[in-house]
Amino acid sequence: MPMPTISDVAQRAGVSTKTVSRVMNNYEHISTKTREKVERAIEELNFLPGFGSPVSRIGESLSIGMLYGDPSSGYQARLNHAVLKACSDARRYLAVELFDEKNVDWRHQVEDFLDRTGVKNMILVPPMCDSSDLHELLRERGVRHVLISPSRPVSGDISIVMDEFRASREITNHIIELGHRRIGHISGHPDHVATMLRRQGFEEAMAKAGLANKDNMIVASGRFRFRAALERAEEMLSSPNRPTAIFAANDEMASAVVMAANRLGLRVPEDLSVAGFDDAPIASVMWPDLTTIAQPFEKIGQAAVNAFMKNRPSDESVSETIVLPHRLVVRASTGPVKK
Amino acid sequence: MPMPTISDVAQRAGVSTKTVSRVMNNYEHISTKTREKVERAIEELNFLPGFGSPVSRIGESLSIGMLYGDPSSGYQARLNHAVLKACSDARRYLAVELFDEKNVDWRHQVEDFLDRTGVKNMILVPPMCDSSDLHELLRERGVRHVLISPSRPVSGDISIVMDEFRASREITNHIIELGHRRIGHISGHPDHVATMLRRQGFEEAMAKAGLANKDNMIVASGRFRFRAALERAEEMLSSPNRPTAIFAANDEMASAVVMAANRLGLRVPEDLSVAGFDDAPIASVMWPDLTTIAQPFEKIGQAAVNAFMKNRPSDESVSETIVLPHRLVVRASTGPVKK
DNA sequence: ACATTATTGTCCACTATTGGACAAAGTCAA
DNA sequence: TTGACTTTGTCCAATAGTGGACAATAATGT
Repeated sequence: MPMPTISDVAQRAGVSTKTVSRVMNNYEHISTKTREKVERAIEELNFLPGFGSPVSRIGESLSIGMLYGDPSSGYQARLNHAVLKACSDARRYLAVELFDEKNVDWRHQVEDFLDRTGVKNMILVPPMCDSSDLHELLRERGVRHVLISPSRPVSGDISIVMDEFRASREITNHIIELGHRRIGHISGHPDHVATMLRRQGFEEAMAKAGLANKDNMIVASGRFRFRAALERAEEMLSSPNRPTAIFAANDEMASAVVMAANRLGLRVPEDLSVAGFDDAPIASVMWPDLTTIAQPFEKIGQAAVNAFMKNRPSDESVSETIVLPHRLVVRASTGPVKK
Repeated sequence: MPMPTISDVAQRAGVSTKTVSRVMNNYEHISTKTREKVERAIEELNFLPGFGSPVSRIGESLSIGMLYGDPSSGYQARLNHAVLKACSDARRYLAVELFDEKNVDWRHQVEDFLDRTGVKNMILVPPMCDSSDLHELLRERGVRHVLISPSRPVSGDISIVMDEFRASREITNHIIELGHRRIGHISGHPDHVATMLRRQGFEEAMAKAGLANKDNMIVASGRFRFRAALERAEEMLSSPNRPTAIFAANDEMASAVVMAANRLGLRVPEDLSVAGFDDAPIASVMWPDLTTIAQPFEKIGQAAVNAFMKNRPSDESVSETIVLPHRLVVRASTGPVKK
């Protein structure tokens, strides 16, 4: 069943195409009865004006699709925002769809989305961007795609990433430079690549500073969650040999660390320095506001949209990876170690 | 200067229209030189395919515009997300633009946006949605618009709101039902209408319960900010006759209240119940997670997009206001008062 | 120079829509 | 019944593209 045209709608509603056009363009002199008939027909046929027209097909190449799993996640919301803004600036349209990656029938979901929207460009976000089945499906259907923060680059595709390892090393160095020696790290969920990279960055910075020993370097897993991080932080801070600084692998956990400190009567940053990762809204809102790593969301969005602007010269089996610069944001939650 | 067509691009690039078409549709056999020439011409002319075509003009009525001021605000990010989702579901396109409402030349900014995007439908969000100058400009240009949470309804326009007053009364009642008698309220920024409505809801609930006296009802202004709320909460909780529950006018301030409690060695909810407003991400992430009011963002987005679907019968001087149901979310931060 | 192959151009049919001109009904009051 | 107005239909030009067929031109290898 191909996309219906205005004539199909007219036929179904028992009116002329002109009348349908008038309804759609909000003419003044139309009886309520006719308008309702036409609107019902549009509804029933699921009519989208101009879908089959060659001119309107341009819209397809101007549209960019994005599938995401968890809409309430702060990460996704901010990414959405950035991509939307970038699309808007580049005069492209964004079509998004909620997507249940655990559903066995995901293939059907994607094909449905592609048919409905006709998009020929897709932005893939974690964790779906790692599915090689999805890549294959898109390639089969001739849909170009870029990957945002994939676990590993995919040949022939453009990946957009930030340097998690380096960012993590940088923020750890910042803490070390403040004079801290015993430093805790609360790491993320073991399933995420970022967890590993952030921990490795921390460990390398510590090693370079000669602090990579049991006494100075304390690592615990907070699985990226507030509650778990709160418990880990309380454990760390209750030990007789407590760290003077804690670097959490995201801001949610960092704010949990601040709360743990408050409960134990420790002042931030006087008694404990705290650093996070992500520059989530909470980071700049709480007090003391968090020292953190700002992910370059805006640039990520721009780069993704940009990738579709230039028509790829030829898709070799090379994989282009665009690394975007993060930013170390030093705020009030980190300070010099108390003598 | 009208929108350039593919012929203009062809002329400028010194190639045939067919070639331009081929470049745009990513044909295989095109020399890099030609592609570059064409792409430069597209760039220079700021060419948007099909902009002047009647068929493509449909796109205008399918596009919805939204201007916003503060993209980093959690409120805007979530609204964005909801509207984008609703557009996507209704197969409409969303065009957004950052907008500096303090700029004297805002009129120019808006007209530019309208010309560029050709949108004929706009969603207006706070605080711009209250500008009658903006309403007039849009009406002049025949752009339909809906208002989200305006301070006051505007004749002839559709407003989408939630019942702040009732929501506030409800959450206050929830606290009272838990047995609390001395209850604090940390209110928002005096410039926002929501601040007043939320405080009034609180006061009415207290009055109905016979608690509207100096001893039981403590109100302070936190201006919707974490830091200010932290100070107000510490003051309230340090008083000899401290409240057993505090209702803050947003979640940011509520989390500050929790922090203040932690600092003073009070346990939440055992020693102090805390309630917020908005169901911001922080609310469900922190621990204990916050009892709060969930704004119906999804429904707001749907209602806004929906308003453009049905062609208004006739724009009288009536103002339609759609009130969407909020939800009281009871979580761990409120509990029965300690005997 | 010649044959190939890769680009680019010309010409034309086709698409789904709008908008205008104008006619045909339908409605309604006097 | 008659007019006046409202609503709907018919017909046709115009729009800004696409896609195909095929010719013309350019680049490349032998």
